[in-house]
Amino acid sequence: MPASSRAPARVKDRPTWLVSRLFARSSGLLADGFEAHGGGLRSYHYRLLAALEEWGPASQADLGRATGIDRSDVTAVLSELESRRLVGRSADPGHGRRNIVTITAAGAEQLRELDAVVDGVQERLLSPLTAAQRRQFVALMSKLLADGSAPPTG
Amino acid sequence: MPASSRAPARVKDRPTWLVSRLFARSSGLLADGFEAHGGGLRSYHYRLLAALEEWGPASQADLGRATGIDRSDVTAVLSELESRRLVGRSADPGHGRRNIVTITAAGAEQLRELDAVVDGVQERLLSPLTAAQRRQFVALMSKLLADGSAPPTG
DNA sequence: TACCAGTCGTTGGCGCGGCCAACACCCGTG
DNA sequence: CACGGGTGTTGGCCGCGCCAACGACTGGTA
Repeated sequence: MPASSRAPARVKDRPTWLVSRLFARSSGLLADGFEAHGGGLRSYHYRLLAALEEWGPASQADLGRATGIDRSDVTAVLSELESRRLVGRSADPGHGRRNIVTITAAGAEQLRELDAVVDGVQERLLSPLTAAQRRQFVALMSKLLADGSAPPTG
Repeated sequence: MPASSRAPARVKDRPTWLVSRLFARSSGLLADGFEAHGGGLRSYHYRLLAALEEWGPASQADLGRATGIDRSDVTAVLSELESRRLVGRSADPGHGRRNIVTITAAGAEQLRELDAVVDGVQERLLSPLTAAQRRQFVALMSKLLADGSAPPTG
């Protein structure tokens, strides 16, 4: 199963490689969980459902901006969610083109299931670490991401 | 530039999300570096060149196993490397179907350039961390990956 | 009022990394 | 000889992340 744990020495110890492998493991666990308990939904669906529950009904463009998902992908994924009745699309009165997307009760229910799946994956992903190490790990990643695109201090 | 730093609260603090964002940043830096100084090569090319230099001439199937890259992708990427004269393919005498792939002098030269690019990316990726924190971070990731697919101890 | 800039949803496409299936070919073994 | 297995190749699929372009629509300004 561990497809590409193998690599040349100059590759396999570099942080970028470790990040890549860790992402592979993380996304693999998520994919497994979603497949098993998510009814074939993927991370895009989860992100959009979560955004709708957190911020309430919104237009597709707003959803895209809120989640960082491209407008075109939002359209496609919402269509899938809509066909499963997890989401509703209705025209914005007073603004012809815009849609108002709402999460349905079934959607909120599905979101809770996905939340449980995602929580379980966190646990499985971090299981080799102690609680203190997990906090360290999260703190280090947060620091990398926060200061990563740091302004030129000028 | 930071496309999807945005996310619902229930998403954006989870380790799997941080890993995903960190991977996005890491692979973005690598793509930028390869585009700028790698002549349009990508990570597959780098992995294969590195494997060839580390383990010497090998068949395509062996390269695939050594790097975790699928045989079909190895074929395609080697063709690109061959057309740039970074790699040579020759028939294995005494084994009709098998090829023996060799890195050329130009390939070794290109590999050194890519090494420099990749080293630079490590530095940029980890720049927010102190040396001690970098060691911690690498150690934590290694632990996650080593024990991640741990056998059931039974 | 007429025009222009900008937004919105949608379609269609691309790239990368990672896969799988099928095929023709070749090998070693029984 | 027949067979199983490795080998290289072609072609396709998926998920995630993008981009371009279009018609429909809006708001602001001349």
